[in-house]
Amino acid sequence: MSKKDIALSDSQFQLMSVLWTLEQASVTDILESWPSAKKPAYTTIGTVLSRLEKRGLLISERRGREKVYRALVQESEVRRSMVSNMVGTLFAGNPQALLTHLIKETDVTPEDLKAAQDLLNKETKK
Amino acid sequence: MSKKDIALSDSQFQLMSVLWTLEQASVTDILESWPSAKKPAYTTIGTVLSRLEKRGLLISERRGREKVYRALVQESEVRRSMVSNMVGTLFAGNPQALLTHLIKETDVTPEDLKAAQDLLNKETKK
DNA sequence: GATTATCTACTACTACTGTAGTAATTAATT
DNA sequence: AATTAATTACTACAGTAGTAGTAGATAATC
Repeated sequence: MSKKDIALSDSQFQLMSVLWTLEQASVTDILESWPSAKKPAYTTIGTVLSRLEKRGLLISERRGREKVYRALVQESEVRRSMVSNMVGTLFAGNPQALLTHLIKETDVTPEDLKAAQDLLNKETKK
Repeated sequence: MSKKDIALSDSQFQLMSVLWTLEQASVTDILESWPSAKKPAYTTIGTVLSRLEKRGLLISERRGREKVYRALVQESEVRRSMVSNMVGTLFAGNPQALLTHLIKETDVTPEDLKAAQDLLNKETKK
């Protein structure tokens, strides 16, 4: 099993993304690896980290005077949870409806579908 | 075009869903058509409606002593916006990645894909 | 050891959401 | 017209999130 309902806000997800990449990071590390130009304040990162830790989504370990954080949930888990939640509310729990939506509204091409099908075959076979 | 970023919370979406179905409804109407057993308080619905109106997502019209509400955004618009936003943050803006996710993590079957493909062909043809 | 630089903890404040109560308004009924 | 019932407007309050400042702790350097 694992955590049930892991909903992250955009900023929280962004922070977690950095953490997933670094596997292990202090506030400074995170700030250095921040993907976009507009970096948040040092303390902002600290605050968000504390809150996520309080929620049990990561842990910290003291190392000298700084703290090193590590994620306790994987990106895949979060994605699964959030997509599943969205399918639940927006598509009446029917993932197929989301599939249809993707085809109609986004630029998913026939080739993408073909590739997906191949992937599915491989998955099924093994 | 239309509204850009329409993010609705679960409860807001649930309320809007009723409105989309009824097309036009008073608080009482909404309460009567509430889908789940656990109905919110009359005033709760009123509050949420006011807030949504303030955001420009619906309008109200006085009719006698009650107000009748009507949605100003369509369900499809909201879905498009929210899925697109999720693809942006969770799948690096790549809808194909979401497709792959659906296949790996949910119960999208080969038949579903086939059906989707047919649909896509029809869409492309016309 | 004293000074300085670096971190974290704590506090703050705004905005939004979930949820609903109370007051005020307005219409229906007697 | 007075009373009652229905409906909305306003207020409230807790919880989460975004954002960051300040104070206090801690370690590095002179």
